[in-house]
Amino acid sequence: MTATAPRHLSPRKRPRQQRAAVTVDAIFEATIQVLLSEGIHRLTTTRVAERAGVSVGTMYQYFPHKQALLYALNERYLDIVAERVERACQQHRGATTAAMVEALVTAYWKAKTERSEVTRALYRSAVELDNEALIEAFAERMDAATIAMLRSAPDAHYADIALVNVTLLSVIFGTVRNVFERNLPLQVQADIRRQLTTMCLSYLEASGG
Amino acid sequence: MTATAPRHLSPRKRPRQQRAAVTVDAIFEATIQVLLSEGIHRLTTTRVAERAGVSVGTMYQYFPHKQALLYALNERYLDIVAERVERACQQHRGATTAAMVEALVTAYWKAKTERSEVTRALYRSAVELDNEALIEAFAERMDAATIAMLRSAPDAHYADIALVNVTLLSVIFGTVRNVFERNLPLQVQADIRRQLTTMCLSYLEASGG
Amino acid sequence: MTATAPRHLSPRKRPRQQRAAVTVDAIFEATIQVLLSEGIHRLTTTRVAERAGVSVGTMYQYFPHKQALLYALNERYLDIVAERVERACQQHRGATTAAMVEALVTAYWKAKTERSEVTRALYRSAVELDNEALIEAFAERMDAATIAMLRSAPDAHYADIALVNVTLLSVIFGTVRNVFERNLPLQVQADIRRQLTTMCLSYLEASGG
Amino acid sequence: MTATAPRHLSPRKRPRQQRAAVTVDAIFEATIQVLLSEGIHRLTTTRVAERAGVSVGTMYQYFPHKQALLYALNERYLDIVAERVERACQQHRGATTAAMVEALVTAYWKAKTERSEVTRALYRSAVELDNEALIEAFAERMDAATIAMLRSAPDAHYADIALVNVTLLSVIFGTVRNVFERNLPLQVQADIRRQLTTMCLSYLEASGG
DNA sequence: GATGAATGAGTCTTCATTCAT
DNA sequence: GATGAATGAAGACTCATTCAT
Repeated sequence: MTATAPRHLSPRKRPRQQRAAVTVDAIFEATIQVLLSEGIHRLTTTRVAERAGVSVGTMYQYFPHKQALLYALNERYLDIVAERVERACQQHRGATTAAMVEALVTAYWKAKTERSEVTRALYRSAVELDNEALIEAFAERMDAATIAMLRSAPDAHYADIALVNVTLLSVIFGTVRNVFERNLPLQVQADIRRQLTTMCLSYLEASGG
Repeated sequence: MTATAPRHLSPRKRPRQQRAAVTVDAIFEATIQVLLSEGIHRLTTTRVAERAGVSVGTMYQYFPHKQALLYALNERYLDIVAERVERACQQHRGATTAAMVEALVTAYWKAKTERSEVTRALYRSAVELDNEALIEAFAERMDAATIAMLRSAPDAHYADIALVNVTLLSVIFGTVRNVFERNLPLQVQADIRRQLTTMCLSYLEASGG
Repeated sequence: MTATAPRHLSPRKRPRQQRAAVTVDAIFEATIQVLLSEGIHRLTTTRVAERAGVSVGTMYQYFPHKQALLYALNERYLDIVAERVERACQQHRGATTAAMVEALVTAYWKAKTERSEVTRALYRSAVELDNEALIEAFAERMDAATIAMLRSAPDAHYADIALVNVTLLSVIFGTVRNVFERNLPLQVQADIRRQLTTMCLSYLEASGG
Repeated sequence: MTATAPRHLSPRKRPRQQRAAVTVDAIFEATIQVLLSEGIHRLTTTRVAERAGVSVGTMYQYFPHKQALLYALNERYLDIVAERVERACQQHRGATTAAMVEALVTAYWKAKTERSEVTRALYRSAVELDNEALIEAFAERMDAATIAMLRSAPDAHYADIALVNVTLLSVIFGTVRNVFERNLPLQVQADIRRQLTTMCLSYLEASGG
C-alpha cells in the first residue's frame, strides 16, 4: 500500500532490527487471534499484548495507539491481497478475456477465502477505523492492475474501459464479500464462483466486442 | 422478519400501547442519530436515552440491554428493506425478465442508498452483534420473494433456479454494498447501477433461455 | 470568585440537591486529606473517591476530570479567603490606618494559617493547573476591597493609591506565604507578623501622610 | 549548598571528569527546557534524556532516579541565587543601610527575575520534592550573609538583629515571588520594587536607629 | 561505559447496568 | 411507571526503571 496513512495512524517506529520485526509480526498475529477467539469488543490492548507474549508497553512502542495497530493490520492485509491480484493480472497480460476473468476471480476469491476467518475478523476490525484512505488506495491499485490487463487483451477492445473496469471490480469484490459473509455451504460457494466467472465474462464480451 | 431472535436479544416487551410505540421509535431514531453524529464507539446508552428524550431507566424498560437495542434496530431496518423488495417482486410477477431485473436492482439499490448514511451507520452497529440469524432470515425472505418472481416469468425457465437466484442476489447485494461503501461519485454510481442491471439481465437470459 | 472558569475546568453539574452538595463537600474534603497524607503525586482519582466514600464514577459525575476537581477546590478555597478579607475590610472602613493594617494582616494571616496544612496542600495542588484566571480574579477582588478601605481612611490620603495598594498586598501576601512555607517556629511567626504590621503601617503613613 | 541532601536524593556520582560535567549540565538544561516547553506533567525521564542528547541509561548513571535529578537541579539553582546574594552582601559590608537594602533587593530580584521563566519552572519542579532541607540550607546561608552585612552597618545597630533580619528576608523573598508569580506588567513590577526598597529601608531605620 | 527496548504497575476515564426515590 | 444518581469493572495509555547487547 503506498497510501500515506493519516499521520496519527502511522506506526510509531518502523521496525528496523530483526527482533523488532518479529515482535511486530507477533503482535499482528495476536491481534487476529484475539479477534477470532474473542470478538472485537474483547479486543483489548492488554489481551493482544498478552497473546503476543510482549508487554503492553512494548506494544505501544510500535503502535502509538490501538487504532494505529488496527490500521496497520488492515494495511498489511490489503497489501497482501493486492499483491496477489496484481501478480495474477501481470501473468495474464495478453491472455484471452476468458482466462483473464478466470484469473481475476480466482485470485481475489482465494485471497479472501483462504483464511476466510481472518478476512471476516479484519472486516470487523475495520469498523470505526478511518480507513477510507486505505480502501481508496487499494481500489486504485486494483484498478490500475486490472485495467492494464484488460487493455492487453487481444480479443477485445473497450469503449469505456474505466466504467467497465469499475463495474467488474465492484461486482467481483462485492459478491465475494457477500458470499463468504453469509457463510454459505462450500459447495454453493463454489457454484456461485463459477456462475460469477461466467457472468463477468459475458459482461466483458458484451462490452468489449 | 420471522427469524426467532436469540432469546437474550429480544425486546423485554412488545410495544402494544400507542405511547410505547412512540417511545420505541424515538429510541430507534435517537440511536441512528447518535451513530451518525458520534460514531459507534460513542454510542452509549445514556447518550441515546438523552437524545431520545427519555431516561436510561425507561430505555431499559424496553430493551434489556444495549445489544437488544441494536439487534432490534437492525431487525427493523432489514424488515423495511425486505418489505420494499418483496413489494417490488410481487408487483412484477409475470413481467418480463428485463422488467424484473430492473425492478429488483432498483428496489434494493434505493432501499440501501436512499438514506445511505443510515445504512452505513447500521452496518457499523451490526458489528459484533450476533446477527447471523437476522441475516439468514433476511436472505431467506429475499430468496423466497425473488424465486417466486422469477418463476412467474413468461419468457424464461431456469434449470437450477436456486443457484441462479442465489447468484443473482449475491451479485446484486454485494455490488450495492461495495459501491456505496466506496463512496464513489454519484454519476459513477448511477453508471454502475445500469451496467449491473444489464449484466444481471444477460445472466438471466443466458441461464433461463 | 466570579472569575468565569475556563470552560473545560468547570464542574459538570451544579449540585442542586442536598445529597449532591454533601457529596461534593465530601470529595473536596477527601482531596485535601489525600493531599495531606499522601502528597500530590499520590493524589489519584481512585484514592480521592475511596476516601470520600463514593465511587469514582460518582466523582466523575460532578467533576469531568481531575483538573476540574483541583480547580474547583482552589476556587472554593480562594473564595473563602477572599470573603474573610473582604469582611475585615468592610468592617474597618473609616477606621484609622493603624486599625486597617492590623485588620488586613490579621485577616489574611489567619485565613492562610489557621489550617496551614491545607493551605500548603492547596498550593501544591495548584501546580500545573491553569489557574491564572483564578489568581487574577482573587487579586482583583482583594484589590477592590482594600482600596475601598484605604480610601475611607480619615487620617490619610494617597497620591497613587493603586501603587500603594498593590505594593501593600504583594508584601503581605508574599510574606505570609514565605513565612509559613518555611515552617518557622510559631513564636517566630508571631514576631514576624507583628513586624510586618508595623512595617506596613509605616509604609502607609509615609505614603499617605 | 552545604545542606546534606537526604541520602536517597544525592547524585549517584560526583561528576569529576570534564565529560561528566558537560553531560550533567546538558541534562540540567534539558530538564529546564522540557519543564518550560511541556509542563511538569510531561517532564519524563525519556524526554529529558532525549533533549539532552543522551540515553536514558546514561542519565540514570548520573541520577539514580527522577527525584534526584530534580533535587540536584533545585540545589544548583539555589546555589547560584545564594552566591549572587552573598556576593552582594560581601561587597556592601560597611556601606550605609540605604545602600545595603538597595543591594539586597536588587541582587535577589535580579537573580529571580532575570530568567523568570526558569524560576517559575523550578518552583513547579520542586513541588512534591522533599526539599525542605534545601530551602532550610538556603535560608540559613542567606541569613548568615545578610546578618553579617547588617552588623557591619556604621549607621545602625539592631537590638534584635535575628528578628529584624528574618523579617527583612521574609518580606523581600515573599514579595518577589508574589510579584512575579502574578505576572504583573513590567512597569508595575519596577514600581513595586522601588516601593519595596523604600519600605525595607524605613523598617531598618526604625529598627536600628 | 553507553544504549534504548522492554517491562508492567499504576493512572485516568468511560459506560452498561441497577435501584432507591 | 419513570427517573437519573451511583456503581465499579474494565479499558487505553504512560513512564520510571532495568538490563541484555
